[in-house]
Amino acid sequence: MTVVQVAKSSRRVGSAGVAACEAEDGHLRPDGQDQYTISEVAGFTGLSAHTLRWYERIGLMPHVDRSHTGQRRFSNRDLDWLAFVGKLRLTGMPVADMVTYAELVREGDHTFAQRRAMLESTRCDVLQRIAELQDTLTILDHKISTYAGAQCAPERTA
Amino acid sequence: MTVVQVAKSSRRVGSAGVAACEAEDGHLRPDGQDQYTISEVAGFTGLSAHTLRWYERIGLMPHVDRSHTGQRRFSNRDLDWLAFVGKLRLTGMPVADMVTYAELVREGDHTFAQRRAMLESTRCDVLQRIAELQDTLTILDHKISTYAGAQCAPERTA
DNA sequence: TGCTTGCCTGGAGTGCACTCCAAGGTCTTA
DNA sequence: TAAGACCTTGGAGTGCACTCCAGGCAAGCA
Repeated sequence: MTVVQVAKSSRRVGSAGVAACEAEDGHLRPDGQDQYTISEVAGFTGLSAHTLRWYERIGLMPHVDRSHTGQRRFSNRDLDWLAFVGKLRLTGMPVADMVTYAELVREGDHTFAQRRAMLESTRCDVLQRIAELQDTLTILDHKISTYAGAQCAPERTA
Repeated sequence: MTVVQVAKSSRRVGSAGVAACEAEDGHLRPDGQDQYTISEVAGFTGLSAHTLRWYERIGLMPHVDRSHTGQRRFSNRDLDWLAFVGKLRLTGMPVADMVTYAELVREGDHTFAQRRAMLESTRCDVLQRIAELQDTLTILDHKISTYAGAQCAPERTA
């Protein structure tokens, strides 16, 4: 069932906005900058620098430019991609599947159908997950109200 | 590589119904039976027998009766508890926290306030998670419609 | 020139939640 | 009575997603 468990660590993956379309052009940020160090990107995304390097190593980051000294220089497009990956991560999709998706993106436009199928399958998972969580919420509410009723001190009459 | 491994094992944790209240009495199943072997419970819950033993070992199963030969005999109350644990698991709550909750239950009624606080915190997590997933859904839908538009063959005009 | 800070790499380590194993005891059916 | 399915235990192993480490390079500043 793939119980997710994202949680912890101030995640700000979504900060790069809703765009996150690997086929779109890298639109510049307000300050016009389009070069970010790994620690800047770590700050933007909430991912650690380690994790960003690891993402690149396993093929989840398509390709990151380098400075003349070999240091990574992330672009706005990279940030958009990371934001999208963050969303996929929230769905509970395994990293291996995200890598598969990234490979399809790299292969070009003829993989549109496959990509779409993956996303539609993910969409179903998300819908199911939301339903599960809402069901769980009902049970939690029931239990919480039981506890609330059982506590003699009505410090908060719900 | 690419180990696609989504959603295995038919989970039927919720089969015990919405009850799942550790303070309630063990209401009998329609067949009047109240003794289940570990493999039966594994079948009911979708958890493996290994996992059920492990749950007991770490203190997540309060106490399971034994037959005269030492084999586990799960009761309806155990099933209810497992159903509730399954719900907590769906929320992404770590097993360690669930063990803490189980310990509070074992300690008796004077831990009601703490238990309630835990559940309320979990409730908040669930609400946040649902919001995240709904946000993700929006993005998935946007992307899927992009792909749908890009595919020349309109075999399914959405 | 030396110090600090930030970055690089491959590989090893971590934490979680199981999952399996070996070796043996028990139950059920023929 | 015997075969085979099912159960027991503690401890080791697995897979995932990071997370850290050692050793080293490069830039900026006093």
